Amino acid sequence: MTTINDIAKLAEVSRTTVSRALNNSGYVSEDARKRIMKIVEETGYMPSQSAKSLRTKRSGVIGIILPRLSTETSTRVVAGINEELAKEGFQILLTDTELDKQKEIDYIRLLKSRHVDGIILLATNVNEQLIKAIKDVEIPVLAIGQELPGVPSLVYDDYHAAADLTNMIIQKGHERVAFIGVTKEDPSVGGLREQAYRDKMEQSGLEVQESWVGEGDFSIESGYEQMKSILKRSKGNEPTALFAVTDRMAIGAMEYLKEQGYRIPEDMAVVGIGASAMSKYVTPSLTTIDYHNAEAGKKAAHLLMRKLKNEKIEEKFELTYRLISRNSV
Amino acid sequence: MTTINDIAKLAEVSRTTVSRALNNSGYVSEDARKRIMKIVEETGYMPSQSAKSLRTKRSGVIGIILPRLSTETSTRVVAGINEELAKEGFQILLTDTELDKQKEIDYIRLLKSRHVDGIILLATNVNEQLIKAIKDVEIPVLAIGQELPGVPSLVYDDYHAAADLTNMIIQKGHERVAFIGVTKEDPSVGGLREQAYRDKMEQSGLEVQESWVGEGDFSIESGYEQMKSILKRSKGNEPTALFAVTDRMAIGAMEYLKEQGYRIPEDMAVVGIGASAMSKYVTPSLTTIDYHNAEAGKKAAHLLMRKLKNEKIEEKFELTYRLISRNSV
DNA sequence: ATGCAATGTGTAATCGATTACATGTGAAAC
DNA sequence: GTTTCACATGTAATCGATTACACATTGCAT
Repeated sequence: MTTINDIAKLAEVSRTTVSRALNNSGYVSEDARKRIMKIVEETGYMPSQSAKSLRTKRSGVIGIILPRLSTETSTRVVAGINEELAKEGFQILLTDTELDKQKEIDYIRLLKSRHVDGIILLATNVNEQLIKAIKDVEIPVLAIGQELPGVPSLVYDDYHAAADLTNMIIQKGHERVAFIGVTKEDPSVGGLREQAYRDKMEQSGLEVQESWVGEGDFSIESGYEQMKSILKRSKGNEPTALFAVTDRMAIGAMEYLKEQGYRIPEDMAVVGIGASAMSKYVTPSLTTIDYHNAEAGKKAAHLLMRKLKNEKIEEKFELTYRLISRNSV
Repeated sequence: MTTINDIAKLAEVSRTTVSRALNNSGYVSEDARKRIMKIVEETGYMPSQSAKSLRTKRSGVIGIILPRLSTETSTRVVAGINEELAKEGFQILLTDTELDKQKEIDYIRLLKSRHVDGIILLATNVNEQLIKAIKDVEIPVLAIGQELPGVPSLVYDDYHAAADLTNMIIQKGHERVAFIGVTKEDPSVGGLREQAYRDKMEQSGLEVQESWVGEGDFSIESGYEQMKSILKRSKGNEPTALFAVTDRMAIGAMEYLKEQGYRIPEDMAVVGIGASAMSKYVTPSLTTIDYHNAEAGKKAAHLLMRKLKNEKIEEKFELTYRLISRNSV
């Protein structure tokens, strides 16, 4: 392993000068600079980031905490973050909480010990300890997907997106709309989306039968199962449309409906949220909402970079969404 | 930021003893240990990884280099790697080459400067400089998906998987089988899979018309376009089946076929490779090959961990695959 | 001729950990 | 009563960079 001292010796200067040449700080003569660069080229020398960050307290690494690595949403956000960070020469340190609340907190501390310059948190649940942990680390943290008090947050406009979808279903003439949600511990996906559904139904003078409402766990299978039990529960009083809060659950539900011989959308209209790649290629293609996840990631990275440069950034950003009308409604 | 010195002072011992207590090395009295642990708890102290790894030359971080972050294959592999590494307390430093050969090499060097303990490379192309770069870094590197000379590699059995698929199509009675591949710069996906297709066609006494063969770029759109031009080129001599080397291209092709009123599989059978989530939910569901990507990731992580413990590991591992017969054939 | 600013380089402290080595106990072995 | 050894702790060097400070040289304005 070649170090800065080796380079200094070979170029016949002190390591101070080498450091200056490499970082473009202070004065270095053209002559010395050339000699140093030549040696650096030849040896393939790369400064030790550990030494560097021990001294400078910055690492060029951003930590990302996400709930599940293998979901399309996460991946797209990470891809967006990466694209933006790569421009500034930053790398990503990934951690996956597997939906475990405690890990969410542990990883914040762990990332700090690894001297990351900032943290982007794809939050799922919101609780006191999490907020406290974020306060304690003293490094910039940015949340995506949930609004965390006191933490700059990028949030999807879950309420209006879900409201738009519900209204759209109602406008198509449906009066009996079923709903598959997720746990309320996830305030955005579980809370806001259901609230919007219930509000819009009520505002249109429509009643929500509790037998039409199910709770899944984000998986395709849970969509399938929930659809099954909704239909079972509501015999003689069946809904004519389904609003599932994620594409995956919507697709699971469609699968069950197709098995049972329902025609979509004639017998049952279906909508989801997320604009998953799949949504475009299932039959019929699924009406859904595009949250522009990659854009969100880019925006998050960009904001974090600004924060690292000590620029003031706002506390809350609402992201845009787009309703994609396809053939399932 | 609390350091080991702060802890030492508070616990009224030297920092040596603190270090020993935390790392379970050397002798520490029960009394001192308790005092130290108590302070550590109270302060939430975490050792600086930069200092630690500067001194010990290990970081508890594994670097991953992948061609595209936003593909299902990559994500599954990374999820598998992460699952296994998390058990040992390792983190993942992610880099994305965006299919750029130079970046593949740059990142190897960069990861070294970040003191990663090992590198897992999801390789796409194979070339001299890459091999040389790997030799030069002196840290354990493990490749997935391509066989790199001199580098422990986990490889999918592309040849036999593609051979099985081709045979299966032929057994169903098809004699005119079209093919959508990718660039040969990717020896596994572009080279082996096509070779197997051509070999098996020949061994069955079937001729491959070059008008039936197209080259896409992994994207759904390219599958669509290639299918279009294959049909255009082979008017009057149309194939009755298509073998696309990835699910995404197969799905793109299906999309075009459906638009044109082809019935699948009656007018045209279609197969892909990859067992993407989508493949199960398109209509008709797609016959494909499951490469057990998450397993591959776990295995890779496991092997790398063994290598870090200086155990001998074999040079080459063949991964298993499974043909999933569905309704598109 | 003198002073001052700009330029160029080096010395040595520093970041926060680990660890080789030295030192000091008390108890058991001879 | 000395030797030996296991246990416990501390001193100080070390990892590889950055950077405050000091010093030397040069050119230019006064």
